[in-house]
Amino acid sequence: MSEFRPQSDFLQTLMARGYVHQCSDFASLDALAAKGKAVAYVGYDCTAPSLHVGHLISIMMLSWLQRTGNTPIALMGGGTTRVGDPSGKDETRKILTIEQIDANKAEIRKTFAKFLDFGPGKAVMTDNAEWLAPLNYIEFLRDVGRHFSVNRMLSMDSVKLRLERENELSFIEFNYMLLQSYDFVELSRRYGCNLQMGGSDQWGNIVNGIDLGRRMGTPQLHALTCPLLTTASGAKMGKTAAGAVWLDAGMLSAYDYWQFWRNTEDADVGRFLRLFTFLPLDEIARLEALAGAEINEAKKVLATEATALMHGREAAEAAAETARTTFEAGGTAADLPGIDIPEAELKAGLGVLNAFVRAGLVASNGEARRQVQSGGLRVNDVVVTDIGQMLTLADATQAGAIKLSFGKKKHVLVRPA
RNA sequence: GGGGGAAUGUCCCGAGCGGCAAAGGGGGCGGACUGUAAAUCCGCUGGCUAAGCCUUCGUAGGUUCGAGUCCUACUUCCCCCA
Repeated sequence: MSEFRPQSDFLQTLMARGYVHQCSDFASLDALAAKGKAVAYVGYDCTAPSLHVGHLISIMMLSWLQRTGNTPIALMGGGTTRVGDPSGKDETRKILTIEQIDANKAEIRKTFAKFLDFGPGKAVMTDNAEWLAPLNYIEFLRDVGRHFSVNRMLSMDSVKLRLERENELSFIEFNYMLLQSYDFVELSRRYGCNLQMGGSDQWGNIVNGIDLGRRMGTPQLHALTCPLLTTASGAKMGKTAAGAVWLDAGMLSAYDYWQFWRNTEDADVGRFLRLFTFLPLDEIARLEALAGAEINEAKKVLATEATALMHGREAAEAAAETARTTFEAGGTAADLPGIDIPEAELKAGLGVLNAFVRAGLVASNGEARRQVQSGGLRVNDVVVTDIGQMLTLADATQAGAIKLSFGKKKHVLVRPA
């Protein structure tokens, strides 16, 4: 891969920015992309009502594909989600109902509109339920199933892992790779799709699709995978204490999203800027070179740029400003997350522990007590030392709210209502 | 069909002579140090109207003053034999 010198803007960009892990045929794909003839798809499960940061890298790849004059296809796994991809999973997936899948799908679609132009002749969005749901079992076995060797399927990593660990692998999951392979062929026929991209864990499934295409007479298909992202200290990307880092604003606010990027480890800043922003490489090189505390500037740029892509420039600037007043000026930004508490309740006095629970900062009264002991709770920036402390209207600052803080980073405003 | 094992704190792994809110990790959270970073160190990591009470060890019963621990049945998984 290192010796290959791509001619196409598409591959040049992807390689320079660190998106490329493996490719089935660099030269052939490069030729297609140089002519603007690359049509690539990435498939997305509909297992949750929002995609998370882990999906972002492949969305960026689709976007670069479009920016370099080629055609991206976002494939909703409306059909395959009914089956469940066993790759990288220790356990059988929960089977979702069709209603849940459809609801998730509708939410996920919205995300793509922010990264891709779906205008006429531009990007395509489709759903594999369209062709998978009406499949006839016997026909499918005859047309597709006969091209698959069980011997080979058993040697695939996704299957082998489960067998070695003696974990259950149900037949329905075993069929997943047939369906994904068939998707590739179907997309080739319908849209002239000739490339499938995905995380490196998808390599096996993608290559199977290429083989199936050859046997079923499609033009040559290609595979391009990106590295699976971990942070420099080895943690999985996009998982935090609170769970996944969701892309959808309804699941995770723009402010929290900005904070996620702001808290990037030093060692990851350059890599993330290349992968998750569209900033030019020389600009990134300059930011990445910042040393010591200066690197924080680079993190702010990363946070604002990444947030702008997902939530819009305005929301990103607002998040940056909120963070600035909160962290750097030591003030209280008015648009921190907040909750309303009836004025009458505050008049009567609200216990601090209860207030933190209501604000969603801690899970229970007990946790609040423990946090008081380790000095983790603050009211209007004053450390709480007495678990019996009562909050009243008199605690509201001139801004008219009481600021509750959990740790150094999480703040909620309590507003009398 | 026969024989043998296993299921533990609803994040994961995992110890547990009949006195157990249950060892130890990992992960996570808070604190200190910093730069909203990493590394390091300290603390926390069932619930409550909190020196007390309540709910937890696959499910349902039983023995016992007392059961994660013993007995019975059931469920699920694994291994060996057919």
